[in-house]
Amino acid sequence: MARTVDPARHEARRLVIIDAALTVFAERGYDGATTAEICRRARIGSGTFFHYFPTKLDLLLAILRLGTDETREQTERYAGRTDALGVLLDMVANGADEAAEPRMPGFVQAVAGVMHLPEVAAALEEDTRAQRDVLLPWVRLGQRTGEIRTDLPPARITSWLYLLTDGFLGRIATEEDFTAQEEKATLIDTARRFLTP
Amino acid sequence: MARTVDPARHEARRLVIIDAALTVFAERGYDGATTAEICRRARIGSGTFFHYFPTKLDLLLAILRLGTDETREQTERYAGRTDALGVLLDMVANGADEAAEPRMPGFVQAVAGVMHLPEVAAALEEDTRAQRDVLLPWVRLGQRTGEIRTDLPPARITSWLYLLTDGFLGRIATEEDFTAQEEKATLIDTARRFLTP
DNA sequence: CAATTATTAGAGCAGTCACTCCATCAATGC
DNA sequence: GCATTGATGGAGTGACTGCTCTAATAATTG
Repeated sequence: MARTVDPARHEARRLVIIDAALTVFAERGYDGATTAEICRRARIGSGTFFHYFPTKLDLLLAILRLGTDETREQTERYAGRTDALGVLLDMVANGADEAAEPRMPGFVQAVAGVMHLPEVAAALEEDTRAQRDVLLPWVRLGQRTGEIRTDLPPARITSWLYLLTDGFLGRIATEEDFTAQEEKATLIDTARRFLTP
Repeated sequence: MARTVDPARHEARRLVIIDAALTVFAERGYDGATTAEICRRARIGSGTFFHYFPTKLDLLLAILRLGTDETREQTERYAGRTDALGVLLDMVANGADEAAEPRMPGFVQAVAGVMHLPEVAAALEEDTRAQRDVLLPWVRLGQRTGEIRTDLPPARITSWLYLLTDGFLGRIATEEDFTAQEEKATLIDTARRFLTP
């Protein structure tokens, strides 16, 4: 046998492609993004592209999975805290900051456009589930301590928090002068209004 | 000259195509919807299709314009009322009812996916503007009477109401058990929490 | 009826794009 | 050094799709 791959190099190259794809997807949507354009931005040939990802769709799914993983890793950051409402609002604030990344809103819209593909729908449901699993314990805690309203079951409260950040991204993508920076405070305030009894 | 067209017949045929397209766009997204499939559903040949709409994109834009017109017509329905908050919440409730139309969420996602096309972006901005123009007078009135918070300028309040109904549609499209029927009450309550001082 | 024009269907075309294939290169183990 | 195998680029391909073209038909007017 010869040459066992350098996994770090492989992973780095993968990330270069993913980064380029994120840009092109955000700019042109999923179908509008040609593999040729992604290759150009990543400075690779199409042969290399398909060496790393079997299909264009697999590349999209890989990006989505990356986001879901990031969501899951969020859990650790809040370990040890006891102020449920504060943690939830911090998480919402975090979402607002992510929305400030210029490619984010466009990418989310692009994904929405191919939600009819079962694989994409499944990936998004997985993301929703991850988000919910991260939020749920804090919602439950807040309901126990009375910080958070109890007229809605915890799972539905998490859905509504997702709704807020998702709608936030949509507005940023559509309205010229609706910016993450300026509206962040209102987002947090709206979340608080929603969460408190 | 011979044969002046029957405009009613023409319009009816147009609407058949639009209706078919709405279904196919909602099911498969914009790019995923082939003109052939739309023709099949509308029971017409492709020649007829392009007789009514010069391009597939024009068909999409026609649908969007129809929605914007409908938004504008809403104005009349609330003439004479003086309870600004009540009117705004009725409008939000109305949005929730529209979200219950099965094709609506999918269609909105489909449109999101092609927002990178300038014509679509323009149409959506036009829709946002129409929505805002309908809401603005009531927000102003409510702020004057003290029913509605005054810490945000009227235009931004309308953006946030749009955000809520838009996020609502997104959740319905993504989450299996997030239904317009069940969540309508929460939407109205959330809008109230947002609007009141 | 004849002339004119809108309407309709659908075969075919031109262009595009995801993906394949192959030749070359680079790195490792023996 | 040489064999082996992964990595890479890019020309080529097959399938698909938006749209055009043509020919036939239906409706209307004088």
